[in-house]
Amino acid sequence: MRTYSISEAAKKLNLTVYTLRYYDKEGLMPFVERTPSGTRLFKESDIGALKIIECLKATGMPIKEIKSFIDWCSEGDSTLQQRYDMFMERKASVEAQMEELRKTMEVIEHKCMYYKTALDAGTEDIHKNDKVGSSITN
Amino acid sequence: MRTYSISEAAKKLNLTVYTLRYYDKEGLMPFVERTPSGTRLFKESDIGALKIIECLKATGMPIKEIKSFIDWCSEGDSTLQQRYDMFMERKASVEAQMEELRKTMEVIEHKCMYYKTALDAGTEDIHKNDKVGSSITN
DNA sequence: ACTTGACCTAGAGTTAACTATAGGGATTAA
DNA sequence: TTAATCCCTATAGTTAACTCTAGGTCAAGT
Repeated sequence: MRTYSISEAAKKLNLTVYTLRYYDKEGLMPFVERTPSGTRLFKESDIGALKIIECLKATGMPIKEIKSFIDWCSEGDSTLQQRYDMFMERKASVEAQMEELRKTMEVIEHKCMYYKTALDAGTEDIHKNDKVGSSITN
Repeated sequence: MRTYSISEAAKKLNLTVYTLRYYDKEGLMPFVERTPSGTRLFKESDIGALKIIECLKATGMPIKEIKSFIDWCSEGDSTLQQRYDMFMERKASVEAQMEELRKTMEVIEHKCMYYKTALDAGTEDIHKNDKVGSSITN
């Protein structure tokens, strides 16, 4: 069974070795084994687990909460409910973030059009008779 | 023309007065006027401008870059191209973020189903014969 | 045996974006 | 006129998530 050094793992995950060691220090990787002399050996499944950790980070979850999840995983079936609840919360959070991004996108697209028009006219004055009249708000 | 105190403006924007003063210090609000004794007076249009600033923040733009945009606004028509380019960049960035959130959501939803099944069965062992077999990666 | 390069830990430093405190001034109600 | 409640500045402190340095170990090649 192939293993990876910390720098190989970092490359596969698009992280730095500093970050991986930091995650380890924060208790996010209790499953990564070591050689007798202390060098970390990353298994394929460890890379997979780290991808899940990256996924949780992408939902905006702080590292301390991710650690709770890792701890629950080590505790076994008695924490299944917590883990399920956690993922349902993450799902709701991602849905909310998507909704906010959609609203943000509407404003940004409006601004793109505003500046396209102004650029074609050579001046922002083209928008002078809009309901509100500021280069920042329109 | 009605104006708002800093605490009223903060309430309208769901920010703290600390944050608003911080933004001012960072040069994000050169348009906000003051009373002779130095108290800030927020016009309706200032609130609007701050909403745009919050919108840019929501795209992940750092405050220093938002300041460039505010500076460009003060410089007039000669910066129209920069401002247009900036909003087009923001648009691309938001699109990329939405795509990443979509991918994240797929993984999270998979995990929700994984834990629903495990919870119904009372044990994670129900997933023992999946391709890869870890409580973290499945 | 010796050098090289990757690994290790402990701990210090960085950055962004707040958040809070201290000390003081102005406006309003009693 | 005095107390409360806002406002102000300057500056210090906080937090998260890295990022880096110093000093040392270890395995492989020459």
